[in-house]
Amino acid sequence: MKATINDVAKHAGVSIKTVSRVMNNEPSVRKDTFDKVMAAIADLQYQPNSAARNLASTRSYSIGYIYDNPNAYYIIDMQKGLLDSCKKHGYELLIHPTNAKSPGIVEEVKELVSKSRLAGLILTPPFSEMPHIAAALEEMNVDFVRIISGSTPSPSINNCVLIDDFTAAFKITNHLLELGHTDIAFLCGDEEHSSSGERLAGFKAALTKRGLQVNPKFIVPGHYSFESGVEGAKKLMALAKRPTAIFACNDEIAAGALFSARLMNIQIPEELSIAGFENSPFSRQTWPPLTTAHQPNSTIAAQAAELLFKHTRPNANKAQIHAQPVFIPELVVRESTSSQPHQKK
Amino acid sequence: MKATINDVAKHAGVSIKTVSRVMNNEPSVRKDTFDKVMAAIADLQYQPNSAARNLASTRSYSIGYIYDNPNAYYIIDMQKGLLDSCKKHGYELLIHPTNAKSPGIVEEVKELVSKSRLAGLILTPPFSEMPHIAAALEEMNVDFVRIISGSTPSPSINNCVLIDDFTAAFKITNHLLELGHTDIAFLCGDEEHSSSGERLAGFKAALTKRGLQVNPKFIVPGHYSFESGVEGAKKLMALAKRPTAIFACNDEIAAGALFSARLMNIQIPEELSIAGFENSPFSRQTWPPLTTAHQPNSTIAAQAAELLFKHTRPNANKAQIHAQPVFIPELVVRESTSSQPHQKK
DNA sequence: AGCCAAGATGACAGCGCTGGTCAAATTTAG
DNA sequence: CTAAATTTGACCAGCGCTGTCATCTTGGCT
Repeated sequence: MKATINDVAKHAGVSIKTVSRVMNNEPSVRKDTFDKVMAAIADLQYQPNSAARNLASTRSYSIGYIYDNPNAYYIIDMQKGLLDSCKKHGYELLIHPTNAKSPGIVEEVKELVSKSRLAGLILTPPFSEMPHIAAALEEMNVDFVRIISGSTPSPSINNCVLIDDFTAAFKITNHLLELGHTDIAFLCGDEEHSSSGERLAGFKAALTKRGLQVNPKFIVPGHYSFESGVEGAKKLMALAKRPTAIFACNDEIAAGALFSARLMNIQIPEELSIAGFENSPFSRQTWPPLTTAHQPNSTIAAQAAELLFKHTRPNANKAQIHAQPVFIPELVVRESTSSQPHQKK
Repeated sequence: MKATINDVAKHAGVSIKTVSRVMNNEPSVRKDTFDKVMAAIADLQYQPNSAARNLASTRSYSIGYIYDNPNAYYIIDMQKGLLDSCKKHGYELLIHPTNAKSPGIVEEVKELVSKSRLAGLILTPPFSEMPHIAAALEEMNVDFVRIISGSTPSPSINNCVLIDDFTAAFKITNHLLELGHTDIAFLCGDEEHSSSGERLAGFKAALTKRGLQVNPKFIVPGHYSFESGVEGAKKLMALAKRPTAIFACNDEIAAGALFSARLMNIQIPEELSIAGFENSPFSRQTWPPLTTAHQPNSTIAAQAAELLFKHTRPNANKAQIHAQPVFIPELVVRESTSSQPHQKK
């Protein structure tokens, strides 16, 4: 019922070892042999037994995904993308939710890698931004790919997938500017997350490019949470000079701001435009739905996994891997933003 | 560095075979030998190499979790609980998100089980309520545990974890009744989910017990979605005789109802009480926060896994497993409910 | 044609564990 | 104290695959 490597070898008229070579795309297999084997694999629908591979080989066929992110939607999307890519390459995915702030976190990661004999790791914020984690992994000689905020690929680094928060934030801000807004406020996320800083930078850059001053009162520090949005909007609306639009660092904050505004009886978007970031399901469940920036999380995850597999592949020449994909979240316009306040000031 | 079964055997002063016997809890190992081995295992922090076990043994040491639930928070919690339990027993967890409505779903599940050589499966709604899935698994002789809505354990079934939606709904309704409400409406979830039916039944039972009539106009069919809550509340508030309280089948619906009410300028909870169900993070991000019923999803998941392991354990006598835990979600009172409308009608 | 190096392929051992068989050691019962 | 039952160990094969190394081809060159 289940085809083994032996069956494939017989079917293709080659030795087991040759099939193995093909499976691991080792060099020195002639083209026609390769094709023969591939055909046999397809014929028999052969899938290598990962247990046997793990056992026999020093390397492993599972990768790990470590996360600690309160945003469940994000995690689920990531998992989906990783799983797709894993399935394609015959890898297994081990998920490992944990607490990034735990003091023994580095040890925990090390132990996970060694106990589960992982081939590599996928890191998302905040893990992807923790230098001691990266250092520990490098020391252990374990491959990993980090998904981080950034726009400019560095030639010396080949294990990152970049999300261009700067440009996306620039676009959102531009959208608001084009609607005629000039007094735009920004609700920050957690300082520790570089995404917040990048988005703020993009926001400022867009204003500056239009020749507008950045009003420091319009930049409100905060966290990636609903409550933070509620508070932030309250502060902004208490100002003598109110902004006419708010750009929140993510959808949760935006949802908080939205709710806060409604409590203060401020019509959205007639009196105040609000934009978020992430395009989480959240952004469709507010009313009005949020203008936001869409991050294709599954796709990003899949790419990250592909990149990891390039590294872990036995004959990978790591120096040759230059890919460092950059994703730019797309502007999604919904009803929470509209042109300049309709009413007179 | 990594302890093998051999090291444990030496350390305990017994043979490899005996350690193996202990690991697989085979019978005919004397108590003190057992303890000695267990001590050695603890000393060396021995973790069996699952690859080797999988390979050598006909059985397997991974379980699968199949899901298709738009509720990311729920999935994340479930995963957490399952992982905890798996770690404890040296199992691996394979997650498999998929589409329950896909026509080839039974085949897909079968293939997953055979390709990944799963020891068992955990099923949550909607999979746990699909008879053809259960039938297929039984036919394949694969163990599985279902998490379903129900309050009365059946002696003939030993692979279910029950969630007593009926009683929890009864409690929530009672809470509203005790606040003095008599005109209480119910916003249903999807008909296909038995949880919705159970909760409705609990709601009706509570009313009936108080000698109150169930007003059919106050029972609004719908779906487990924010939008459904918005619509449902709108309908209810358009009635000549409005309810003074709404019990929504889950937090998302409740959030929708809440928002709808606010749009209609109805003060919550002064003019209208709203209760949800689930205690998802969602229920804390609305304003006011929702009264709801808390489901300890992680705990439920962990228990389900424990139950599964009892079945898959090599020498398990399945007939002897009677456990069929019942969880009753706990009432959580927050600000969205209060006593009878403060103002005159 | 003849020779050689590089390239392609195969034979074989062994990864860490389980399952089986059987015999030896130990305990328990009578 | 002996027979029977129970517990333990020694030993072997083998799960499906990979790593090593030896062997066989191939093609380039004189």
